[in-house]
Amino acid sequence: MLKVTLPDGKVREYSRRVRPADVAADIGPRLAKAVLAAEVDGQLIGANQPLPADGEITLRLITDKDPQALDLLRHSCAHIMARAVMRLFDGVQLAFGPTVGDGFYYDFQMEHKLSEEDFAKIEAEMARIVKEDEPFERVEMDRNEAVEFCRDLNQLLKVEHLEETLAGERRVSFYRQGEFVDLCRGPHLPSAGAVGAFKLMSVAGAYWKGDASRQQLQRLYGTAFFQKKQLDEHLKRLEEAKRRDHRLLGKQLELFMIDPEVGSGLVFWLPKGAVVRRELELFLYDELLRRGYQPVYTPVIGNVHLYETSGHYPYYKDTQFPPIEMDDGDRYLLRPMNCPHHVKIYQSKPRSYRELPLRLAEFGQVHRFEQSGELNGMVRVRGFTQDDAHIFCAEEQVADEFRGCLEMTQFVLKTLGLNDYRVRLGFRDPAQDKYVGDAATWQRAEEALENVCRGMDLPELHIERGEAAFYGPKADFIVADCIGRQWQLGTVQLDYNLPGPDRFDMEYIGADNAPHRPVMIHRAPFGSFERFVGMLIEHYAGAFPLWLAPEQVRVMVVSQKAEDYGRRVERRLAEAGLRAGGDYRAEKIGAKIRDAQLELIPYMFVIGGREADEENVAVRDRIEGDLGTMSLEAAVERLKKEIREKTVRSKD
RNA sequence: GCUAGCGUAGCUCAAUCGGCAGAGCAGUUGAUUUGUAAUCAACAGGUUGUGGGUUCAAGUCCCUCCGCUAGCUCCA
Repeated sequence: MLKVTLPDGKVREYSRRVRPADVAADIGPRLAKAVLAAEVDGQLIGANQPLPADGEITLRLITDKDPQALDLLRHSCAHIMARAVMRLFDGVQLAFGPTVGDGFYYDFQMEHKLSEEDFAKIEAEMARIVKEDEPFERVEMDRNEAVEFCRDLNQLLKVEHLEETLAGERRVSFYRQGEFVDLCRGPHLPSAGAVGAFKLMSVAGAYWKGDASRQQLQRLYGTAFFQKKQLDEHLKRLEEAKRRDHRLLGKQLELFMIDPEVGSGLVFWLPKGAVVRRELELFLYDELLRRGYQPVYTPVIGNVHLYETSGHYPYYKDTQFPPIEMDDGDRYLLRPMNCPHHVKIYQSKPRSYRELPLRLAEFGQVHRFEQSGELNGMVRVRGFTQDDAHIFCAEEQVADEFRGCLEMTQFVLKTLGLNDYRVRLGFRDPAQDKYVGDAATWQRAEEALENVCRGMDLPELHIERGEAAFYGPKADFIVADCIGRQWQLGTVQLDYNLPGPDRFDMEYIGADNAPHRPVMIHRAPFGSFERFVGMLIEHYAGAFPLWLAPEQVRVMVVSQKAEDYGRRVERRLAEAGLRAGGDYRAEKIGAKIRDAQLELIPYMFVIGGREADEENVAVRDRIEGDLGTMSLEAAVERLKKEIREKTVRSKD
């Protein structure tokens, strides 16, 4: 006798052996048709997998309304795609085919080089499979038997997987659909027909088991939905992301450039982009001073020896510009981070406990030789400027200091209208050996960090093992922009190791007149100006809030007769500290407005004979349109207020 | 770095089977003097990313290098 408890609390009892599909059929014919899978005591199984013969279970039937259903659909669609590829090409070896973020992929090893030209053919074959609507049939067998089975199918990657990763399993499952069989944990849709809409997205290389030393496979990406309409919406979102691409907007709006002759990944801030950056720098600077930081400036290169001491050089040798070798044998490294220089300032004289916490801040330019394939506009570059600071404090000050750093980051994000973020605690993965320092120190640091964070009401705080820096645990802010894409930006890192005896061997004299070791905190609310501004361009779709806008107001004259008054208005705006431009071309006013709108200039002051007579301006807002006529002084005040308050406004 | 794709005017793109490199926007000049998202006209703009090869003939086909894009690996 099986007792099944449904989510509404109702209980059903069965003396015969049933499947979730049977339970659904009991409840009603509509549900019987709609059921795709089930959650049994929290575990996902297929609709046609048998339930236990007796005992008590809770059962939740899954239909296309459930969030998990989409993953199920996409996983099945990955099988459908693999089946189509195997029908079309010879000698296909299957690797893995999971779901990811907004779709799925399948990795293949095969002779034929897949390209986008093959997509139509593959999609047509997939459509045929979906139409045939054959069931996904689960087949279980012993692992040993499975090895032979895969060998017979000539699926050697699967054989390897069974013999290595799955060596500990006794039984494994396959899913069969017509002539197609694939080693797979499942579950799957009852049959292929539920796949309403799908599309192949791209083809790329991927390493077998994610290991760059192993062979490279061909990865085919696709996405799928229950309905065509949902697929169309998804494609529209991708278009929207493309429209916001900071590389295109950066070029269009003349914010930054990269010149291949100068070097890949080296950013030029053009005058308009430089305004955005400078405003952000001033904003941070103010905030740093308010919070007791002391700005410093340090060299952008340093003796390699320094980075050997810090441990950075050996750890990151491959991703640094190689050292500059001098005739006398000295070797200098383009600095890949700022901390060693700040440590040197700390060590430039004996320190007393009275000086702590010592907070040294620098917008420090650093260089890292990222692999060419990693470079991406402003968000992944080889030279960038961190909004960096290092806090040297006594152990008992760590909690307060760390909290202060997190609060500053929260304040900065809030000011910019970035309200959707989560905090990830990156801890050490004890199984890896890429860390410096002993286990006890790490434990102490991780506990201190976690305690601070738990006491702070940080959104979606979660721990990830293996995400720590090599010298200590950290808290990263992962920010979602207005269309939901996630960016890892600000970071606060706790460091008991660099000050330690094996590294810089730092100390201060305590109240007890004995030497003590300080603790270091590394922190950067933006991360880097390049990456942060790249993200901001996409977040705002190039339309910056007034306080950041390169050109805040454009004065435009209805006819050239009003030019004199227009230029007076422009001068008055400049006097008031506003960034104003003027348009005195022999164009119609409509054309000037259009150009200013396309340049995303927040305000337009339209000026003709009527305004000139009364010292007025007709104000047009980029978002709201015509705001009517007001006195020049009232308009100036209105803009100054918006700047002072750093108001973030958007069209949507 | 690896796999695949792409590279034509400042920008967006065209050029059939290998057969005279072209358009719109931007720019310059001239006309027009305009009231809330494009006034009209003329002019100018190119070693088709680089170097080589095949061919009577290469933007187009082949090879090399450079760069870009997507993904993989990496990210102090």
